[in-house]
Amino acid sequence: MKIATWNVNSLKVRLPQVLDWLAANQPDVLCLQETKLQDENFPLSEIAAAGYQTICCGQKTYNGVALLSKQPGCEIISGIPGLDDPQKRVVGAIYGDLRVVCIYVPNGEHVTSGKYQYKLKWLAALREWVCDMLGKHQKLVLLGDFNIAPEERDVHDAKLWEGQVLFSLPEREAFREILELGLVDSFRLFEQPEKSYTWWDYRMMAFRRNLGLRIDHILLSSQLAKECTSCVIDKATRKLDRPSDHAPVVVELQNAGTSPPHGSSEIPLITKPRD
DNA sequence: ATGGCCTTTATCAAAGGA
Repeated sequence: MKIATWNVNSLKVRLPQVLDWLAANQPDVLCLQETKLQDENFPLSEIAAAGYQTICCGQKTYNGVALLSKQPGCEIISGIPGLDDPQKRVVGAIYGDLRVVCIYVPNGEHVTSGKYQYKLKWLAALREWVCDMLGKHQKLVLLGDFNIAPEERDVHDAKLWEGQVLFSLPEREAFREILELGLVDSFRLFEQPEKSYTWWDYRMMAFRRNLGLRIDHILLSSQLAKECTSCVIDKATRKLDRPSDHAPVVVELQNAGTSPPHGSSEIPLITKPRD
């Protein structure tokens, strides 16, 4: 099973790129963020013509998340339970034995901003919810735009970004606390190129100079991590005309999503395992 | 990196993103 996440920064603008990407990559599930579309304006027929079902949760102008999948999902959820939040940032569904949760974490704007406090509050609510879900679902994938670069190696210039939003210590601590519930950052299960990022500012020729941050993540429950055979960032999309400022991240999972859990047979790793 | 761009909505710029 192939699962991907991509902050498209307007699906209206990026729809042709998304359709091309689906055709070329054939993911089982593609999670989108920043669709910026109300549900009644979602391009359902174009997505269906590409062979994909849609579960969307959007609003006008800002935010908006969606799940595109080959098979229908069930137990659809939107928003964090118990968090009163009008912003459309969460959508989830179950595919086979896999619980998928697509998130668009608030940006935070600046560490002195009220939006930063909202971001931290939102992350605390997310943590509580993930804790619940891990008790219910052996196979959980939490993926999307986290708007947090977890470690120094995830930032092109850690000194420059020190204390700044996206890399401040409270945000990184919140990210770490979510991992400590029992999730694994799939990207770090494998050897990766140096200076791997998922977002580059539109300004200052940042992509050409690789001045980026790794802020889009695919986190896996420990049971699911055993089945993960690769995790890659698809930088090629950032070179297209009118690109999103984010690149997709893609994981391959064996067994998950198709049938009931298998026995505990050893699963060979396809891409280079670390250690 | 002083900022530099892109998207949306609604004007004759402003807000938000990261």
